[in-house]
Amino acid sequence: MQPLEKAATKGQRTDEAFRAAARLVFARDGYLNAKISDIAAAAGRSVASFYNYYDTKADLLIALAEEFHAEATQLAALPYRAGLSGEEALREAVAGFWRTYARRRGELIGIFQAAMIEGRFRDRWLELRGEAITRIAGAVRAAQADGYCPGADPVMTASALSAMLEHFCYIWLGQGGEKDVPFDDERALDALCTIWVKAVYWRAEPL
Amino acid sequence: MQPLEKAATKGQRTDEAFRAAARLVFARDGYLNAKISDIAAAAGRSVASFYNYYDTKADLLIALAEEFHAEATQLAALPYRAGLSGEEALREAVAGFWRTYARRRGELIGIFQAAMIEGRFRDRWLELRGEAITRIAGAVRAAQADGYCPGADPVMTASALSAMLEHFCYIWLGQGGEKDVPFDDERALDALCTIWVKAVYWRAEPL
Amino acid sequence: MQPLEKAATKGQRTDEAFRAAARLVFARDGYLNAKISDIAAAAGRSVASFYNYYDTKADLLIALAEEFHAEATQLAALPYRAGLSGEEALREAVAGFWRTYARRRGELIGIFQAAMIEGRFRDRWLELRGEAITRIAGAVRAAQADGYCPGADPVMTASALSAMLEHFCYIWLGQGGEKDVPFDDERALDALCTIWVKAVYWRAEPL
Amino acid sequence: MQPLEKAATKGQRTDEAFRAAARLVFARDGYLNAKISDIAAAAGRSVASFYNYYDTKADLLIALAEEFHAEATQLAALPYRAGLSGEEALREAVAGFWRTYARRRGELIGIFQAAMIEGRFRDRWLELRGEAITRIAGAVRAAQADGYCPGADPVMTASALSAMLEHFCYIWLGQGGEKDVPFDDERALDALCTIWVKAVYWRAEPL
DNA sequence: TATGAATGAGATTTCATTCAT
DNA sequence: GATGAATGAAATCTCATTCAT
Repeated sequence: MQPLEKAATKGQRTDEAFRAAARLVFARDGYLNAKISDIAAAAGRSVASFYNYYDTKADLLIALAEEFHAEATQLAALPYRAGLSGEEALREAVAGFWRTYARRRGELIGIFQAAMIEGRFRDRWLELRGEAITRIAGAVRAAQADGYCPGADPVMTASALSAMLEHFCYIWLGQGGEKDVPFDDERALDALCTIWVKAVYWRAEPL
Repeated sequence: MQPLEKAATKGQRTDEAFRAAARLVFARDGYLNAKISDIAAAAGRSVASFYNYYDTKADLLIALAEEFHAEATQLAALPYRAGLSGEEALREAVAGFWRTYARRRGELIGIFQAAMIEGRFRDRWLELRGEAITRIAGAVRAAQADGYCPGADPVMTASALSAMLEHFCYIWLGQGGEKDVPFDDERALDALCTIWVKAVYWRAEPL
Repeated sequence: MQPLEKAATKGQRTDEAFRAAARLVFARDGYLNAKISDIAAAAGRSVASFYNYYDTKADLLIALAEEFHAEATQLAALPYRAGLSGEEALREAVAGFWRTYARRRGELIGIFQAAMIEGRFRDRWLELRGEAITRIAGAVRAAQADGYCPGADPVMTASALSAMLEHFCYIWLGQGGEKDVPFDDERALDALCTIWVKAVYWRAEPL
Repeated sequence: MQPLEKAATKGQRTDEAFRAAARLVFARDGYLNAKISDIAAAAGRSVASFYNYYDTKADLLIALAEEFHAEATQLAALPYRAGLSGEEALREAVAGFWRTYARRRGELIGIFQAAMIEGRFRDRWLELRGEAITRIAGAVRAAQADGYCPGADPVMTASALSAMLEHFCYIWLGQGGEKDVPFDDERALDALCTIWVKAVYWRAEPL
């Protein structure tokens, strides 16, 4: 009876076109090299039209980053809700993150580059990452309650693991990998998970 | 003995001034925000003079990066030559890297930012990092020969550990740390080393 | 009696909204800084709607200026019709002008700024002002017939007095006055009238 | 023996070229219509070169206005120093102002237009004009000490006379005069001076 | 009539790079 | 070697104006 809610207005479709175009261009040229005119061209719109939707390139990236963050966070939480064991859930969560980045290369590259250069964006990203670190640190404490990794500093450990996760994703999924090392999705993800698991689920040496 | 080395020519002194200025400006403003005119101003020379020594900002950074890489490599090798045990040597090597970056914040920031944006620099940096990964992978294989971390992919593991090392250094030494986490050199370095050690020196669970 | 006049059409109400909005925005931001979008926003209408009523910002201002001019002219004529003496009528006429500008700050600012920049508007304003000058010159000649201000060029004198009147109004009523001089409506108006009176009603020195 | 100090550097000559070009373009197109590119073209330099000397068009105008103000002020002071009588000196001072504006039409137009629109410039100009008003008010008080214009408010009177002076100059020297009134330098200046003199040098009516 | 949306056409501004001295 | 000065080539951003609905 009622027209489906989907009927996006013209403006919504244009906005979507700019987002899609930005993901494309960021993935192709990098965030810093991307010009507004490139994004507009990829979106099939005029440069002036861009400014009807975003004030700056950074604003558009922030919108994409929020979307991305929401998805990654949700995906990372799923395995825990599903009641998997700590180690199992961990592997799944890391894998979820990896796959999200793989699917959203534009955001991956945009976020990383912008976080390094644009003060405004960096602040927002530090906040989002702060949430992730808090969650990881919580998981470390939970493991410690079970007798694992005694004495480890949960927050610093979380910071280091998060740094590894992000940068490793950037190198392999964003930048095309290391020199002279063939790309292998499986092995890369497995190495990442194994390090993470071993870094948390170890016990003190028996005396 | 070799007094001649001291007598730096006018040109050498100017070159040195540009390098020092670049380190200062990169640390202060970031590599991407640094203008040639900023570096020249910090060096107390004219912009035109800059071009007598380097063709681009990237060239100057490459020179700095080579210096930096040589120092870090040498420092990382020392503990092994000193005959320390695997784990001990590892901690020392990581600490050496950390301290080198702490002392050379300009290079740290410059290298990281440029590796993300400038194709020319990125290629060179991937080569330098390739060496490090080869070395780390070698250490992993050595550990495997002693029965540690069976089944782990040495190169992927090295890539992930290297990613962690670099990015964690950048966050803490370059960018000022995580949101709402106080800086603590000791704890940061310790967390980093512990993860690394546990990621490599683990044995298969006894059945 | 004429109830029909009241029934403003939709279009008339919209037109009125644009005029009121323009007066507001000109007074607040100045004519040159006023964007069509600002006026439309203040009027609560769309920008596109603006073009149903006026072709340009200048056209809208011209409409306002005609209104303004008619009112000021009428007010200036009143005291003469009322049969006041020359000097008395003069003071009243100047006061009428002053008060009209005070009540219509938007027009004051708009007219002044536009007359300085927009050729199209300037031409129209020169015509309107020409009328005023003709009238003032006539008053000067009348005074001369009574033996006042012998030898004075009526038109040039009228031009100068008119310039004083307008600019003084603009400074005090439009721009907020001189630096470090407190606003005082009474004294300002009095100084203006006195100068005008003395400039016209003087007699040759007795030999 | 020593080379004459005149030998202007290349930069000084370029600066001078920009100033001259600005005066030309302001006089021709008005300040607000003048584009940086017009000024650069008139100066025979590139647009980029402009920015080596001034940050904005307003900055260049301020420089011109200061020059202008200094000259006008000095010229206005001369007749008083020369020991002329009050009325004589007054006519000379006004004439000096008139002639300065006549010679510097670019500044006249630039100053007037900018004072109306650009906040930054307006503030500076209000200051400069404040000086003039203080001086005129002083002259009014001096006249009052001799029994002239009793009861007149010196500052308001000065403000009104200054308004007349400036706007009359703008209309006749900047804008080309009133509609249908032939230009006549002599008569214009004479009307202006006469008004000024009569506005100040009048005595209370004998009872 | 009214309006959401789109855009052409400019103007400002920045900077790496060059060159004459 | 060193530098004051000049500039080409972009990229960003703004707005009046138009048009389809």
